[in-house]
Amino acid sequence: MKDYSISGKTVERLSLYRRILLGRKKDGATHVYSHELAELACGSAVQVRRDLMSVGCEGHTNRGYDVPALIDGISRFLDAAETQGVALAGVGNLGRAVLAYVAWRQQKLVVKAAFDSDPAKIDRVINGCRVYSIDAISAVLAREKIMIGILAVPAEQAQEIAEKLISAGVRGILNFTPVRLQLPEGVYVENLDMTVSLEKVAYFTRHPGTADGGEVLPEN
Amino acid sequence: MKDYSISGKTVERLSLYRRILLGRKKDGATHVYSHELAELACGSAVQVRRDLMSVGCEGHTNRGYDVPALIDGISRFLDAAETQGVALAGVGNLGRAVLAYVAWRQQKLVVKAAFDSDPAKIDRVINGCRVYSIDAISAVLAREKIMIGILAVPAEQAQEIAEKLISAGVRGILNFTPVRLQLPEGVYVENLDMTVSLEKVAYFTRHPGTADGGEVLPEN
DNA sequence: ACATGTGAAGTTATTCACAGCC
DNA sequence: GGCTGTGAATAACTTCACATGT
Repeated sequence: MKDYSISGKTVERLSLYRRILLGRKKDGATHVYSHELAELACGSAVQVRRDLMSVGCEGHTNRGYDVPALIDGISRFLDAAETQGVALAGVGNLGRAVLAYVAWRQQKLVVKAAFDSDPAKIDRVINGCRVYSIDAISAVLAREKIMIGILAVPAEQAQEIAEKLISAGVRGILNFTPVRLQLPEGVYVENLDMTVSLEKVAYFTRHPGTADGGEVLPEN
Repeated sequence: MKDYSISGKTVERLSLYRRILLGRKKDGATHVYSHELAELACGSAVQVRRDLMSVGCEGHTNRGYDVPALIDGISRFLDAAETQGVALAGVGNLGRAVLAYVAWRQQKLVVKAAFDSDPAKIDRVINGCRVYSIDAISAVLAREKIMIGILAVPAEQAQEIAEKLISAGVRGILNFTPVRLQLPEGVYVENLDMTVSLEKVAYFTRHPGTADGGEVLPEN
């Protein structure tokens, strides 16, 4: 399999395409055109074709792409062979929101353990996920072979808990906190910073026309 | 003031710089070098200098940048003259997490009203923010002159509620739902899609080295 | 006629390299 | 020597234009 240098943006779009395609499939669609998928994903048709090409998916001239085959092709590229376990650190409102997202229930990613420092939460089961004490992190992550962490703790604890995740074996973190983590090289970090995003929205709402986003659909 | 075409990425970084600078200021720092700020922001020093230049901030040779002046310069660029009101749609776990986060920083952005369809939540006050019925959206947004919305409702309602926000006067949306909204041109939408981001983390955790992120600090 | 696939061109973003300054 | 500011070079990403297939 050739996964030679796929950009982060392409990975994001592929994930989005797949989710859209799963919806289309449920609606009974058997084929999609690149321009249809583009519209649903708020992108351009050429972009869709390039992304799909980059993972080896082919369409039929004049008939578009076969939906189940596409889902399969994207999944073969995005997913690991076996399901990957994920650990959640922080079971506050945000953490519970993460657990409530059933979207990835049937996916290859499963949140297998949650951690919190509040004794009242420990040993509870929320959305099918058990909450452990932070102290148990190394043991649980080793047992479940977890390499992916979601960081949803208060900002003050972010760096400390991130380090605990790393030393427990985590190699990739989805960081919901506004802190920019200082971690050893080789650890992948994706920041979902709502304060930055909100300020961006505020800025481009006040300065329309200068935005990069904002719903534009070039054609071809 | 020349705010001629600042890219979205620069706006994001400026927001981040400011937050970091506020922290440094609280720690008593009076000056920062571009390379210090770069390290804290996980970026490069040249990038920092270019970003700051683009909003007209100047540093002093050999002494770096004056912290309060920098904060001021960035704020003059990012912030509106008066505080901007924000409306939150959806007071589930995610919505409450948003209220908790944003209350934490008393910026020029204030969540002035929240909306939910659950009667049990209506008229409650959470983190200083009152919850209204969805039916009151037009009246409340007009009264508070709100143009920015945060969408944190279940996926099934996302499109519908987004349209209600728009027709109530909102021109920019921070979208936490996994739905790609189909909205009229001129409305700015920023997607914070945790499912996509988690799959991205999973992918690049499994394929290290091909990532764009992952803590690298080139120098100069 | 209309859709895919793709080299080439265009556009945007980042980094290099160095001038100027203290 | 070490820092800022910036033209020039590079890299990354997107779109154009069109060849090809049915």
